[in-house]
Amino acid sequence: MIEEELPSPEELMPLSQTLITPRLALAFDIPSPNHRPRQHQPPPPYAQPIPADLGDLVSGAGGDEPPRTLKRPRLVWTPQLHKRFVDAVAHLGINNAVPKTIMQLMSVDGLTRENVASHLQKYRLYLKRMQGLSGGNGGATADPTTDHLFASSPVPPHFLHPVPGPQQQHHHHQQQRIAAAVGHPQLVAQYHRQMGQFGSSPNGQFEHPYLGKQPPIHNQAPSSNGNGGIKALTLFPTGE
DNA sequence: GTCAAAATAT
DNA sequence: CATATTTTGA
Repeated sequence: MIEEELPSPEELMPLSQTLITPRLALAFDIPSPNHRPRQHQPPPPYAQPIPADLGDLVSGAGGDEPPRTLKRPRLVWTPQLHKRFVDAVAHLGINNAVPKTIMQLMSVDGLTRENVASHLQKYRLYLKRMQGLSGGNGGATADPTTDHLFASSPVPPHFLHPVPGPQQQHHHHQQQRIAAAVGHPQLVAQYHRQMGQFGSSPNGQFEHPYLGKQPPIHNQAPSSNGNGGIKALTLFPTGE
């Protein structure tokens, strides 16, 4: 009976720098094609008001090369974020459930295609696993021990079918914008947290203390691609 | 030291 | 874009 998220007035923790867009920082970085194409959103455990000690950072003129010792932490997929991921995929449909689309639909700042792609891969394997286990087997559902994060999110029913039919929708006229006017959710990624007195839900539903709620992705019927006047929704024009 | 999750490479 | 492999975190 619970299917709608509860939009609590609580917001996520204020990030240090809200003025610096990751893109700008990204422009400064990227010395090599394959290094670490990730925006740096450093959640400093220590409040860093940016001391006026830029000394060697900027140096005089010509000093460029940004701090080389800045390594970026890994992405932490919190259940909420995964929920949003599933939500986006569910609303897009298997047909359009591609990393790029998902990423854009999620509108999560700091999230890149690679992140989504990787998670999507795992998600697909999780679904496949569940399918294989459901065949001729009664009772044994997903083990709480396997797929920790995935188990926390309800899997939409329409995920279990590959594709209804090769029906091509040639109605490229109406494009509907969805959840594009949302604010700018920030991605929370920390190095590692030690769940001190947090967590410990006896019923298996573990939760993460961080990451508040993201702007809801309003949407309706998924990919009811049944022929007829079904309106499949398409994504907005190429954004990023 | 092991397993899982994320990143990266193909 | 999907899959496989490697790396990193727990």
